[in-house]
Order: sequence, then structure tokens, then C-alpha cells
Amino acid sequence: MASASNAELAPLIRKLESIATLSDEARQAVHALPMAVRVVEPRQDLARDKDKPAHCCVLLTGWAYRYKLLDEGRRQILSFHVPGDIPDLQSLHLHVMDHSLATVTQCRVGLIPHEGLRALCLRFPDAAFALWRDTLIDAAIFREWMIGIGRRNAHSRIAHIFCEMYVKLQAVGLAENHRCAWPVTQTDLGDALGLSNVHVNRVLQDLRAQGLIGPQDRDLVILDWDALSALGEFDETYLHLERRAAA
Amino acid sequence: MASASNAELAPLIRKLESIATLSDEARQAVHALPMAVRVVEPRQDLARDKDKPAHCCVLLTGWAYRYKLLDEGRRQILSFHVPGDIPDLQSLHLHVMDHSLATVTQCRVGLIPHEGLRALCLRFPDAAFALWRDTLIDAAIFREWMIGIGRRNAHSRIAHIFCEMYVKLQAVGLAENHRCAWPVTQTDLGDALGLSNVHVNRVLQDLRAQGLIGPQDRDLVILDWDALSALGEFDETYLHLERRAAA
DNA sequence: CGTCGTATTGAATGGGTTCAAGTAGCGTGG
DNA sequence: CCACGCTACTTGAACCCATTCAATACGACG
Repeated sequence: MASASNAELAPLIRKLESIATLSDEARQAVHALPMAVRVVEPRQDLARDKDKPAHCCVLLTGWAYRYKLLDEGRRQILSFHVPGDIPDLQSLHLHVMDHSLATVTQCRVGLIPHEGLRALCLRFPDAAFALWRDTLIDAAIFREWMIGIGRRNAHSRIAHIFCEMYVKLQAVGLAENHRCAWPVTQTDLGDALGLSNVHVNRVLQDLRAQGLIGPQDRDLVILDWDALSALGEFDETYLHLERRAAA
Repeated sequence: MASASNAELAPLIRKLESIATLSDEARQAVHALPMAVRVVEPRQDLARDKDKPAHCCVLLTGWAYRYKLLDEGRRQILSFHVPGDIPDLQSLHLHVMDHSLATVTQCRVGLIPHEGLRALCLRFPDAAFALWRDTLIDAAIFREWMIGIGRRNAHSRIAHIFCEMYVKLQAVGLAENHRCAWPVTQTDLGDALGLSNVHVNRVLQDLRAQGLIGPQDRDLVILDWDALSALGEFDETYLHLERRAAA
């Protein structure tokens, strides 16, 4: 396990700087976190329901998602994650996984021992607060998804998640001009939003026909931001961004 | 603002002890937190969407709930809270409220300045970790609600929330023998679970007719725990309790 | 005893699901 | 180079869980 005072952790730093302010010492300490880097193929589990992991996964490249399986093949996707995210940071204090974590695309993943993170938090309170804040924003996103699933119709839910992921990617410099990668399948999207893949398909066609988004499946092109964000009732306050990545 | 080294904060201590282990010093420091106590009538806001609070609210008695209002009177309830909870603890690190917090019943509420909590966290890392853990369990509950709203039918959702609130209350010594208070209206329940009040009403009648719960509206009596928890696919792992209150 | 919030009931409606087929794109191997 | 197989996307039709609307009952409280 190398002490990675190199560029590997740049996505994490960039993410943390987008939501908090780090002292120079804290930033260096984050850079110096012990980490093992792995390349993981698409659709592989990084952590499973009931596991008791001893490390956290930081996404360096690629997309991941958290999910929980129920009876009869039902699945609820809980979140999507992009480079810089630590999707299982909660495992630092919740010792049993209550859901699973898997890759969407091929990913470079950094494994950071809980030990290292705990030491960081004890020595650098501002790093601890930044990580805590990260988990709180995670929770704020859950709340927003609950609102969508509970009270918005299918068009609005889909519009909302497009806006959310675009802003998240933009904040870490991975999107601009209302375009970004979209590796998520229609079935994934349905399982995230409490919809069937069939209905997701019909709504997407409708959004395309209305000229809100581009025709591609694998790239998200937002053709009419104002209309899409209005449809999704999207207000980015809940993402609690402090600054955007310099392009 | 009295420094309350008295019994007022007992519910908070009891709650934290149910989810974490505190050193004696940390427990005393929690007890010594500066706090102003207020009595708040039912259905009053404790914090509003867009507010920038300078304190957190700890519930000493009574129930509260978090919610967000949308257009046309739509409302999503995000959580219910019971004595010992700090429903707006996230405001310690997220400076703008992205939802509102209100009382269900009359409540005794302790207002603790962020200042005091921040100082506690800096001096007592185990207290900081306990509070962080509390917010992570909060997030775990959001995830579980997402699963319910997204992928469970109305019967299952209602059964699930009954099990959850009973276990939460039991953990802090406020419920036993499968009975507890239930101050939540059917409309509240619908707004929490993404259902209409009308449908909640019909499902409740059905659950009563099946002998799973008692006939009262204002008290929850679980007549058949096994059947109710099976119906709700309830598995308390996600509550991450470390111990139950001594009765 | 009237009033307001909450619970209850019935009937019509609808957004989204389910089931079942069919299509399109792409990598693999013969 | 094309057949094969896999995965994702697309389409149509029947169905249903839950909503909506509208009216009625209940019960606590001043």
C-alpha cells in the first residue's frame, strides 16, 4: 500500500475543495493518505450488503452506484457516484454495510484503510469536518431523491436527476456546455427513480421529442437547461457546493 | 443560556449511548453543553427551508418531523423524530437549510449553539464521532425510506414505518410490549410514504382487519410483530443500534 | 352545540406497470 | 465476413394500484 503523495488523489481533493475549504496542511495530509489503487471492470461489486469493510473506496475515474436488492428481483438504486466521491465513506462509522456498492463503468478505485482516515480526522479537524460535510451532502441528496420518488411524476424525476448529475460533474470539472457522459442504462435509471424501464424509455423519448435533451443514450446533452430544470423543479441548494472547478 | 449540567439532556445522552460508546469525559461534556430550553406547540416550525440557523435543536420531549413543500400543496415528509434526536444536526456543517423542521406534538426543545457543538467536537473526538455517526444513521434511514417509496407497495411501506418507529422508540426506552404513542396523522403518513391520505386510510383498515395492528389511531399497538415486520420486509440492521435502553 | 381537523366511504380516473414481442448495436468466433 | 449471442432499447395492449374528487361521519374542544 503506497503512500500516494502523487496525482492519484487529485479527484478527491478537487471534490473536497468543491464543498469545503481545506488548510494547506490538511490538503497535504489527504494527499498522503495510504491508498491501494485497483482497476475494476464494469458492473462489479465494490462492497456488499452485510459486509464489514476495513477501508473506504474513493472513485478516481468512472461511475459507481449504490443499491439494495429486495425479493423477486426488485432493486432500488440509492445513488450514483462520479470521480472524487467516496461512496462508502459512511462505513468509517457504520461498521456493517446496509446496502451494496458497484461500478457502472470500468473504474480506477483507491482503497483507503479506515485507520488512515481516522488518523487524518484526529490530526486535522478541518479534514474531518470536510469529510463529515461530504456525508451530510450525501444525505441531502437522498432527501432530494425521496422527494422526487415520493411526490414528482416520471418526467420531473428524470429531468431532476439529469440536472443533478450534470451539476455534480461540472463541480469537479468533468462536464461543461450542458454535456456530460451518461453511462447509466434505462433500467438503472428506473431502479433509481422508482420507475419501470419501459416507462423510463417512453419518457426519454418524450423529453427528446420536446427538445429538452439530445438524442443519444450514452451522452447527456441538455438542449434546454431552463426548461429541463423547471420541469424537474431543480434547485441546486441541496448540493451545498461552495465553488466550481476551474475549467 | 444556562449551562445545563442537569437532567434536561438525559434524552440526548440516552440516544447517543444507544448508537455509540461515549467516554465519561465526553458524556460529561455533552451534559455541560450550553442549551436554551423552549416549549413549542404542535405544528410549529423549528427551522425553515433556506434558513441559516446558528444552533441545533435537540428534542427533549415530543415528536417532530422534517419536510419539504413543493408547488400546489405537495409535501414530502423526510423523517420523524423522537426524544433524544437532533433533527437538524446537519446544519452544523450545512449552513443553509434545504428543508424545514416542525413539531408534530407539543415539544420541549433544547437549542444548542453550533459554537458549543463545534467546541465539543474539537475537544472530544469520540463525541464528534458519535454525532457524525448519528447523522450517518439519519442518512441510512433516508435510504431505507427511498427503498420503500421506490419499490414497496402501500401495505409494505406502512408496515415498515411502524416497525421502524417502534424500534427507535424502544431503543431510547419510550416503547415496550409492542406499543407506543402514534401522534402522526394519516395525512402525515401519506406525505411521508408518497401516498394519498385516502389510500393510507384504506390500508390501515386492512391492516387492522388482518389483526396486525390495534384499532386505535393515536396509539400504535402491534398485535403481530412477525407478520408486520415480514410484510414490511423490516430488517433493523440499517438503524445501526449498539444497545437498547434499559427499561 | 357549532366548528374544525381528522377519519371514512364510494366512484371515476389515470399514471405507470406488466407482459410479450420485436429491434438495434456490438463484440466474438468460426 | 457473417452468424451468433448478449445487452440495451423500443413498441403495443391490457391491467391495476393508487389518486382524485366529492361527500359524509366522527370527535375533541371552546
